Amino acid sequence: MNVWDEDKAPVPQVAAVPLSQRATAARGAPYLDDLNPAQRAAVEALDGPVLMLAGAGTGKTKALTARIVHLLRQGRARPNEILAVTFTNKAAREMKERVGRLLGEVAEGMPWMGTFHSLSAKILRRHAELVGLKPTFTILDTDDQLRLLKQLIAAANIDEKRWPARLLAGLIDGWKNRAWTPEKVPSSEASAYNNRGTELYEAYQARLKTLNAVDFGNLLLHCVTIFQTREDVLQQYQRWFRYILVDEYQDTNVAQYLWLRLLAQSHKNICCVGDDDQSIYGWRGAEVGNILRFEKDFPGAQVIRLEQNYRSTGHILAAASGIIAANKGRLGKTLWTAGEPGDKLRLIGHWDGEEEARWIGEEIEAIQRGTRGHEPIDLNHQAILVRASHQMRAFEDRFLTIGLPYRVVGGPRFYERQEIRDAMAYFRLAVSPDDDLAFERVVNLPKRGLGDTAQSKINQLARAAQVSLLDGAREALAKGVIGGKGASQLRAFVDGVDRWHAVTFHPEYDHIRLAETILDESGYTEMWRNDKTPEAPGRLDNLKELVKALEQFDNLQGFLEHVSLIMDNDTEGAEEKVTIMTLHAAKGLEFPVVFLPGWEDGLFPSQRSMDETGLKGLEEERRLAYVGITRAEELCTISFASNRRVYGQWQSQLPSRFIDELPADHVEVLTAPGLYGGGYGAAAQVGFGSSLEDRVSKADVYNSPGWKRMQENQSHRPMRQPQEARHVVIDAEALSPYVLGDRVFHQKFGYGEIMGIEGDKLDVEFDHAGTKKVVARWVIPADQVDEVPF
DNA sequence: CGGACCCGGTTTTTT
DNA sequence: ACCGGGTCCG
Repeated sequence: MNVWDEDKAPVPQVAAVPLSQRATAARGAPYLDDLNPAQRAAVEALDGPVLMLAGAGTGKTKALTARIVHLLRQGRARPNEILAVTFTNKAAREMKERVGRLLGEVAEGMPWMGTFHSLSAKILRRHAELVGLKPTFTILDTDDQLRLLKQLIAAANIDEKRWPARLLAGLIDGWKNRAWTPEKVPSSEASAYNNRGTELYEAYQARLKTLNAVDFGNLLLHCVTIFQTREDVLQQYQRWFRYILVDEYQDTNVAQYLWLRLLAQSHKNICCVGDDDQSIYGWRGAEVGNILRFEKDFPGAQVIRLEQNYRSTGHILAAASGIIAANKGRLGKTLWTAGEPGDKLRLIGHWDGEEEARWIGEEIEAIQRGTRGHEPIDLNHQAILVRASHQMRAFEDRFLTIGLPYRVVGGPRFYERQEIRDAMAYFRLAVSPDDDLAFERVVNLPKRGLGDTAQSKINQLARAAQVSLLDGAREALAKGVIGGKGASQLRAFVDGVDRWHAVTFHPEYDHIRLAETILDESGYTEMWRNDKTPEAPGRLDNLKELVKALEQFDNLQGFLEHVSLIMDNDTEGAEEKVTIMTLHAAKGLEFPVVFLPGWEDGLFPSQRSMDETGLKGLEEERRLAYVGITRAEELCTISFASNRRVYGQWQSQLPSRFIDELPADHVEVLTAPGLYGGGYGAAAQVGFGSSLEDRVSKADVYNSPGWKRMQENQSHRPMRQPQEARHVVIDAEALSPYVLGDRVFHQKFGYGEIMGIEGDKLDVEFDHAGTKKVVARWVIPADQVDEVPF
């Protein structure tokens, strides 16, 4: 396939454009001028349902923003009559900026551009009473949610050990994703959580209502409930939102789908943008079905495909297309590029994960200097994309050793950090002293001598009197049920909260000063100053940053609302760094140079994914591979290792089945220059002692095109035969060269005796290191120690 | 109340 | 291997 040959590229249909609009364009609307025909069609098809199928790197955000500008310029809607939905705050922010730029400075107004959750919160505040809430409801994050569930589980006399709260939380989230209120959970789910799932779901919802709180799922669920039960309210919004736009439609779950369908039902001016090939969030409730079904849901929908890719070179694009072609049930797109074929995608195997990290580190530095006819590419333009975050460690270790600057994207977000959440709990108490969850979090933080006993007293009193925990604490103090030093400290805490709360009503209330006062008077900053652990200074910095963030808000309330829905993690400096992140986090991003390590069956595709959802899971993994490759603009390198330490145990790994799916014409197989001869030899013999199933799948690998390709590549290359290769011979001669009782030698553990054999793994009782499970390849017969040095 | 020790789980992540 | 949570004991 010659994907970069423009002549063979399918020519998208251009929708008929009314004369009036052509006139506008001709008069020079810059936002229309630099669109390709497909993008332009997507921008100009304003009325009725439109599905914009936008492949990776085809300029979908450009089209989406141009469409918004077009709606405004054409006078179809005022800024506040357009509902534009994204998944992340980052995406919403970017879209606002881009629209603002296109419109020329007028970035304001577009109040209904935001995430599903922030828009739902906005709507829900106006109609809170319809679902039994007050408009001031608080939004709980997953941590609060979990603690609440734990309480309910304990109250229901369930052993949280056997039935973890996480499990229940997952179930409830799943039900909410499907827009099931407790009454609507189908009976097929009745056995969930030891038959008590629905019961606890109901209790949880009731408890949230009492707390005047919602979790993330409830924001959507409550909105859908209101839309479904109150025709008048729904109609009001249907009239208000004349045009609806949705980004990343392939990631919507059922609740979000209903939310959209209800709102779009009357006028059907809904434009959904997405790419079924980039649906990678099925595990958290996203339904690819939503996008696959669009034309059925909205009869007469126009489907516009954006297929010209502006990001990647021809070989990269072709390799990605080759991989994704193995998936069934796609809507189908043919990406093409008018650009250069560029370099073939590179494939390389390594002995183990450390070797892989070492090689990639060197390669990154070489590319940074400029190699093989490439201009130097700086570190900011290079990225390593991994399947699972634990893979990052090998790279961090290596890069620290060689002093290669890197940045890890992901990890806990700013607002999820412990110190931020603690501070927020204090703020929440100041704003609403009845916030019991906040009370529980900080009543003994810093330590105030209020342990379990004291807290359960407070709890009892509060429950008996049907009052908040803060009032329960007052009661406890009045009754003198709290012991000595705890009592005086509790007194100070309660008084503090009262004082802070009072300030929020003061005419000269300055929320920034108040925040500082709270953190000071509570002893919270003091606590971290006295903390000698290495992360304490960072936490104090974060607290400062938190206070600084308050400047952008008028009061604490506004800030709390904002933070409960928003993450801001973009505090990275300008220093040049390689990016390390997960494939999931990389969606929507692009880099000139991309490394995709760890392409090994079980790791990628992830075993768990395949076990849990079978073919569906495998296809999602394949889309993840597609997402990974399509992040690369110029150079994409896939690698795998033959051995990897998994949960502390060495494991033999097989190259990923996705490697065999790469179209050969677009791949160059590299041989690692290191001591290990590239590791293919190693890959060839791993697992010979494993289970029957393993051997069967191994045979498949040997017969696969990808494997043969690599063998060919090997054959005309004089490969160094290092120590490992000799072990290969030993391993290959017999399933296991050892029998019970054999004396062996291990480089790290020394001499020992084999006590058990399980496939290629041996239980060895070492003379000085105790009993360990080791891979046979790592030991040699004790009597050969002198012959085969390590 | 805090520190030492044991046990279990371990993909991906947003709001 | 490593982390978090729970338990036990000083």
